[in-house]
Amino acid sequence: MPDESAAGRVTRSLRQRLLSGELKPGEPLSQSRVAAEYGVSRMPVRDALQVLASEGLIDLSPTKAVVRDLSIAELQELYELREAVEPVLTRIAVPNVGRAQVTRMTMLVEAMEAGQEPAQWLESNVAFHSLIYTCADRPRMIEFVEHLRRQTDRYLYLHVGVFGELDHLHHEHRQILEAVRGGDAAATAELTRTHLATSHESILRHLIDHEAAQDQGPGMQHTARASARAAGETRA
Amino acid sequence: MPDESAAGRVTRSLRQRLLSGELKPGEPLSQSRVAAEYGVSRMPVRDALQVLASEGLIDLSPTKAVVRDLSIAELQELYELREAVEPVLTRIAVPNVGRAQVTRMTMLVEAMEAGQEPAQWLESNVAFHSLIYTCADRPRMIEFVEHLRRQTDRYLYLHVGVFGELDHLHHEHRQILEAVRGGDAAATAELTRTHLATSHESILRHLIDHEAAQDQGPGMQHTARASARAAGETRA
DNA sequence: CTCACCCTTCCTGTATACGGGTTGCCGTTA
DNA sequence: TAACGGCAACCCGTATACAGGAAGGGTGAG
Repeated sequence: MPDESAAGRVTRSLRQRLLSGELKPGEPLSQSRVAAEYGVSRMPVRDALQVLASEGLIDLSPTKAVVRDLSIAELQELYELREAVEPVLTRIAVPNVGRAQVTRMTMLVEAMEAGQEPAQWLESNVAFHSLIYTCADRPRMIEFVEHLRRQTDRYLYLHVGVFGELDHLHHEHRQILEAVRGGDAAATAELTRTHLATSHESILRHLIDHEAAQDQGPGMQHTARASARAAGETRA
Repeated sequence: MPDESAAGRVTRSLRQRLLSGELKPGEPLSQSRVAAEYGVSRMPVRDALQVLASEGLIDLSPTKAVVRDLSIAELQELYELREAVEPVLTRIAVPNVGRAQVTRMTMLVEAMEAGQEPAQWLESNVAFHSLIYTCADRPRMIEFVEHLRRQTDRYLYLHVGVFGELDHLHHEHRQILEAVRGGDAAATAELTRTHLATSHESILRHLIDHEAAQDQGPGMQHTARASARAAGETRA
């Protein structure tokens, strides 16, 4: 086997391009075109597209694949889901958090406060929260939460490095850290919920601003555009 | 295009066989074998396997595909998730439920109470709850909820038609129906949560009984077996 | 000038073919 | 007899090939 499968390479690369916004909502993703672009056959591309569809980054209609829309309504849904699930997971996890995790979390908070580059900041942020979650013996819930986070990441990337309200988030991280250190599961759960609400608000502010500025912007829809494939096969 | 794509046919058939337990946990699913069995090439089978993996029915390790384990721990997780999400969705949906939905729900409740066949009973049950959910303008949340339900269905099928505690469920359906009719979103949400807890309990009772009877049973694991592919690519 | 129809082109789904890797069995040998 | 090495079968990822359907543009007719 090569160092990594072609499908894996294409998947990762496409995912990055989708998250970064290089591939804009509504843009069609033809198997042949992508295959040619990466110098591979259509087979690994098919695999990649199906994975990305299961991650909610693209829509796989029976006839073609298109980059999924971004919408304020969808963002709302994603955060409603995160606010429902992550506090539960947090409450379960906190009693199992050990000193090793707390130490690492402290270091991550310090790194973030020290003014990391956006990409690294995001990475630290993910690591910070994941450290708590992985202490819960809940692989499926973690899988779900990461699934959701990956989708909201798409919106985050839209304005990463722009929004300057990091102080707020840093303060909340400190609060969460203290609650975890004290072993207060309920408090940590509630703080997590608030933290998510703050992030949502922060993204919304930026989105609404930028959208007002550049009108319809790069593919942001206002309508709650029902995702068409409400029920039925993912593919056919 | 034929009436339906081969991939779709294989997906649906395999899904049914997985849900019904004909394909047992741990059993390997070789692309070639499945392809031969259905008289198609390996390509549609690959698609089907990826879809089923994204539905959580099989595990797609980089080397082979195997039927995913069933475990009491995983069932717990699935119900924890459902209890976190479905009440939220319910609360959002109830204000939008109209008389048409209430009427249909009433008919479904009556049909279930009249003693439908197991398969039809399950179908009515799904329809009953879906009628509420579809009134919320939340396509993504609905997608998630259905995703979760499909996975718990796998456990339900293990003992469908056996457990006789339907009266309890029927009573809860009546309660939910009344709350919906009265437009009480909070009450409906709480009843939904309780309803899920009851179902979980009911399945657990049956599982634990049967497992004690036939020892390790058909592939039921006690351990919380971490799902191996915690992080990283779904495929490679 | 507009509308309709046909043809070209692209794209997808599926089948088949090829190369590499892994597993497990069997024969051989110490 | 037991252990080791090699061979064969299986299986997967990927490439290429083929057929059918959808879309768009251009042309001809009204």
